[in-house]
Amino acid sequence: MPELPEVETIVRQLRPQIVGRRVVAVSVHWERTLGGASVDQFENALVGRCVERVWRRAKYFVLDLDDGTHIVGHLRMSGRLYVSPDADLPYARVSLALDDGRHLVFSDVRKFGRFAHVARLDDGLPALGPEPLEDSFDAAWLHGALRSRKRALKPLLLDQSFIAGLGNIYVDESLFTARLHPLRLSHTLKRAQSDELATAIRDVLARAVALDGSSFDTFYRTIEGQPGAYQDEFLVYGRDGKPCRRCGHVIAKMLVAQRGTHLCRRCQRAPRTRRRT
DNA sequence: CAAGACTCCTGACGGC
DNA sequence: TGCCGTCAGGAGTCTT
Repeated sequence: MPELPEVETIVRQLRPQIVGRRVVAVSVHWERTLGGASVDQFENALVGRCVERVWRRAKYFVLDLDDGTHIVGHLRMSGRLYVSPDADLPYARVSLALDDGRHLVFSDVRKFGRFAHVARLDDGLPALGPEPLEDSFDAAWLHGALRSRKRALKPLLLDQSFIAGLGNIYVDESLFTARLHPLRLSHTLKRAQSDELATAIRDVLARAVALDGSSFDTFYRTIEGQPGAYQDEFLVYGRDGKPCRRCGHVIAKMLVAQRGTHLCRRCQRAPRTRRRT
């Protein structure tokens, strides 16, 4: 499932492919992908528009257009982007024909993804927390933010309005790296622990971006069609039943906030006021 | 404010 | 072999 590193990789590769290209036609095979607009509205808004900039915010990709409007997209579980001479790719939901004869294709097996046109960015992006790889995110901020809430770490870190871009994989990896239990309550962290968590989040994400993200199923591939490589460095995600790479203890899997959660119970000690372990 | 339930979707997978 | 129930999961919405 694409998170910050995967979307960042896609955006970086997409940028040189489509910046400067003009949309000459659109085809929509699943209207709900448009996020509420009709096919006619979508077509009228896009045909003739030129892509001026491609960037990322949280797990969203954004295409700025030459009339000041935007395409805001989200890959959710199974979305993929292609730049292809072929408009009809498997599970294609929306395709934009470009002026160089190629097509920007949004494909999405599970149809959870979005590829929407919006007049203003605020119409497409919800309230989002700071970007963990930017300066607005640091240990001091994180510590204050954690202490101002009273939530278990895992659901808090998954909350995009708290921190932008983390998903199930990188939260599990970051918590393990910082030796913090997913159910640990945010306001109980000592400053040193917040520091470790901030460092872990940055290090994990930066390393994953450097390796073009994680591919452990058939879903995520780069624009060039290649898998990422960070899955080879997973410490806990998907490793339940296998030995901890730090201490050898068996990696456990539990349910936290309705999400499969992987951890080492020896490295990540349960909080004293535990619910279920 | 926090947290759980529910919804959207389909392919993969386990059980029989 | 084949059918069927279950699961996975990001994020919005609704309820407790």
